[in-house]
Amino acid sequence: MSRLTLETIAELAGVSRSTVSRVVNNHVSVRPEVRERVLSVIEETGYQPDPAARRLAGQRANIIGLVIAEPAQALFADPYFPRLIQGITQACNPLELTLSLFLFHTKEEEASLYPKIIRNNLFDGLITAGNHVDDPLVPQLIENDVPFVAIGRHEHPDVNFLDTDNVAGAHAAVTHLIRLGRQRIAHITGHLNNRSAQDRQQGYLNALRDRGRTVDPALIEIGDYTEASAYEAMHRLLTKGIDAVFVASDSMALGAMRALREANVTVPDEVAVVGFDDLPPALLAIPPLTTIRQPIRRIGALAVETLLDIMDNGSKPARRVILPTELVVRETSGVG
Amino acid sequence: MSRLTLETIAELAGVSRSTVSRVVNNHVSVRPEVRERVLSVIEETGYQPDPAARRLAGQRANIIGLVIAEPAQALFADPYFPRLIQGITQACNPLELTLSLFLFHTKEEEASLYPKIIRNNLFDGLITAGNHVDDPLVPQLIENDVPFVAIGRHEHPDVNFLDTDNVAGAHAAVTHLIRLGRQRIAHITGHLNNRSAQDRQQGYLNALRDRGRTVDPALIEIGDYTEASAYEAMHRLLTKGIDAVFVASDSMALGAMRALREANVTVPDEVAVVGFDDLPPALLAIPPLTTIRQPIRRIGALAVETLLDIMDNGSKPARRVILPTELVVRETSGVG
DNA sequence: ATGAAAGCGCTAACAT
DNA sequence: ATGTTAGCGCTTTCAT
Repeated sequence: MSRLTLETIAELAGVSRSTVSRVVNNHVSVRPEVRERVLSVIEETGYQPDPAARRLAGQRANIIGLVIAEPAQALFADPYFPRLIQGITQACNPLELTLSLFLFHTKEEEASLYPKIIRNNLFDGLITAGNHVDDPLVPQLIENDVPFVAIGRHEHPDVNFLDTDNVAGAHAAVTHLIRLGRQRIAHITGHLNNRSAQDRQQGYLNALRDRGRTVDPALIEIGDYTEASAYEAMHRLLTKGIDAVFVASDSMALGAMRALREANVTVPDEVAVVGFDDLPPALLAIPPLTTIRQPIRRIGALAVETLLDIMDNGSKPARRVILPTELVVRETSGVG
Repeated sequence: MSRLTLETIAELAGVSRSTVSRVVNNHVSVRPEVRERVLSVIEETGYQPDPAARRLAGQRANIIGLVIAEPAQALFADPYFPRLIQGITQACNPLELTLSLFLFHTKEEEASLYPKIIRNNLFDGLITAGNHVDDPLVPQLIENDVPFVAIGRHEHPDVNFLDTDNVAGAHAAVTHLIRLGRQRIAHITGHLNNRSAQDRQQGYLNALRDRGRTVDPALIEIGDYTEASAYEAMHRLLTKGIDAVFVASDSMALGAMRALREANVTVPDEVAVVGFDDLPPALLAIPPLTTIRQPIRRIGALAVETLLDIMDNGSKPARRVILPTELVVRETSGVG
């Protein structure tokens, strides 16, 4: 590792440490020619300020943390989180922000890591994703004045969050099926301790009611966002004479379709399927999956921007943005 | 964020900064009772040492970086990297190591980030994955004495690495197909600027030769580890009268099977398929995919341990471990 | 516009 | 066994 410090650069450029620091931080009061000279020395030497020292001297560390409050196993079976991470790093890189990733593998781990995360002075702010409705992290973050933005909505009025309009998305999915003339529309939910799963279920219910349909609770099966859970849920649904199903995620839709295929039920003729996410699995489905597109990557990037914003300008009033979804019609929903 | 420092704890416990530091770092020369007292103050207050200060004072920051030198888009389409990250965090958490993640979205980004990564004094060591054979990162890391371990083998004698035995794995896959009586065995490669893709191809060639088969270059199609590339590769292969294909990853095998299905070619009757990885997609395939299992999560965890080891004990001699694979026979290879 | 000096929170000699 | 002190590399008053 190189031993280049401000001091070295200062000597080489024939100025003081402070001047170099000013140049590096783009302060105004440096003569252009001096600035030039210093910059060229920096260029030649490849000097980079030490983030630890910087941070210690009261500056930002330029590090943000991403906490994914979801058991890691489940987490990466679905491309959702990877995609989110992509969006986040995409925004981080040009801003020279380093991203620290916190994952948990058990509840105990989560409990033991939370305090460390909260008091860790290392990062300037946090993005949290995958929070369950009763997740203790968010309240702790608020209490400790940690700047953070949540992916997924929260009731607490002080929480900055970004979310997809899950209710409206689900509503659109189900309305689409109704318009296509489907009569008995089932729903396979995501894990209901997720706000997103609750909201999608709500959208399902709303759409049915808005069209004057009665809701048959027997047609709602509880899943947990895994392919396997949807596979099983669909098996249970098979006996109930349904002609359509709205599944809370694309990965789950794949599971549902697997069950359908095994039972020799044709899609979309006998049962229409609509998913949620519009991630790569949607295109892998056979036939290709009709689904609700949500702008995951954009949410990731926006989360970074929002975080920076609240770090700069404080978090009052709370930023709360809900992004629209889009119905992507492919083949599993059939034609009207 | 907390204003707790060593000094605060020292006062509260009625000792000096140094003593608290000693307690925190488990040094020996502290009387048990004093240690107890200090520990309880730490416990009560929830004090956590500042990693930046620690790092600056010449200690470890307890942060390691993970560089995935692969365009992020490609990267997360395949569950490989997510799984690797799981293994890594699983090892990090109990060791209280924080993981910083570096992804790139373009070549330019990569070029501009490498210097920062290398000179970033913030982390104690690095794990690198997805390095292409001519990736400039590894040489730069060596040159700058950054402690690191690579996932995937490297020729350079000083590189610490962990790898799957790709040659042997591919060899086993192809030998399996030969034993099953397949005559014209094709291969769809991964992206050949990856060592793993090269090695798997080598294994394919070796297996054929070991069994006295002649290699028909026309039966080798170049893919790039994406589902789509395999789909196209298989389309090209379709005209060549093959009865088996060894595909360099499970995700790609899915693409190949999609092409097969569209062409109404039955698997395994007309064409047998063997993949590589044994990741969730293997079970989603219809029928379930015969594949080569590699211990990805374990590699991730071992990488962390190895990194710690070389940080403690230096990296001479270089640690180089190649882990065995396992043939997992499911249905796409048929029965003998 | 620039330099000198203090100090961020910590560790590691060096004293005692 | 414990306290004192000198930095680590940087930013930031405060002088000049």
